[in-house]
Amino acid sequence: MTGSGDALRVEETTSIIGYRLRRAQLAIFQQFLSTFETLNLRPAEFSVLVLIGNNPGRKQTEIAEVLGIKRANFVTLINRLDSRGLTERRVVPGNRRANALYLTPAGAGLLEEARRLQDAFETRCVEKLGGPEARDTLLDLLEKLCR
Amino acid sequence: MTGSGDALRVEETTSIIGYRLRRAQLAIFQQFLSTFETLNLRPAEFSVLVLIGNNPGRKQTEIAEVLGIKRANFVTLINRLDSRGLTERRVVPGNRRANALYLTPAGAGLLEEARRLQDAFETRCVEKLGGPEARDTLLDLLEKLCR
DNA sequence: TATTGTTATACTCTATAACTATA
DNA sequence: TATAGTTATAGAGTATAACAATA
Repeated sequence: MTGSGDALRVEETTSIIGYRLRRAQLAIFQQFLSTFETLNLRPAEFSVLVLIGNNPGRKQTEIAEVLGIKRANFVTLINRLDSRGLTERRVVPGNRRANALYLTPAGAGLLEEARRLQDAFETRCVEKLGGPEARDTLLDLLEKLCR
Repeated sequence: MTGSGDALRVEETTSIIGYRLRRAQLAIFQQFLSTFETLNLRPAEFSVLVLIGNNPGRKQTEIAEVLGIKRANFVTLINRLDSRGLTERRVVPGNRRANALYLTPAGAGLLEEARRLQDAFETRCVEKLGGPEARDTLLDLLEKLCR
């Protein structure tokens, strides 16, 4: 027996903006994860590939900082991408401290595939929201919350 | 010297719904944390207090499940609230397996204070968004994303 | 002295398996 | 056999301190 089974009062908790935001974010992350499962790419890894693809030759610290990742933690992430042969560290001429990051051909290829999945994923999200205007509204509101 | 300092191309990454959602959620969580710092209450702990306050006498498993917390992890959380004298586990008459959860007077007092902070916090969020209609729009869009 | 990458470490959150006591 | 709570443990994600090499 499972008890009387009365529903719990959750309204007050669930009406909180932060709570709803968190739940939505978790849901989207789950959807993202299952979309990118076949490529074995996590959200942060995808972001890193996109960023390196758009900005080849940048230092680890620069890429990490833009994404809000501590440079100490970025090492593990980029190590994994490197060992999968997706990215490459090259010496910066004139600054032997820094590593310049590049995509390998394999990395560029995987990124292309990932972009296709991402486009489809984004399209599905826009559909769920009710169209491009609704999406713009959402992004605008999210932006405002960050201030 | 800090290098030539050209800006990185981040548009493509930052236009992604999931990415923006994550950033907004992190920002709100940070704001929430600093708001509740004085009470030493984390988001999940606040939710638990609210839920117990609204549903006194419920089992641990019920409270945990509603919040999406595994019952194994809920033990640590409720232990902390218990040891702070905010909540109380009582034996359920007729079911000696279960713990019924209640707020102590201290817990109820802290919750009252927390609600005041929460109300002020929510009001500030609504202001940032541009009014109650904007808030409703945001909650509606977040809801749609979860489907 | 500051920058860059790295290692080590710790803390939170989350997830699973297995145990106990009860039903 | 199922339920409720608990313990132990492991994996992510994130945070800080400290070190080596370089500037």
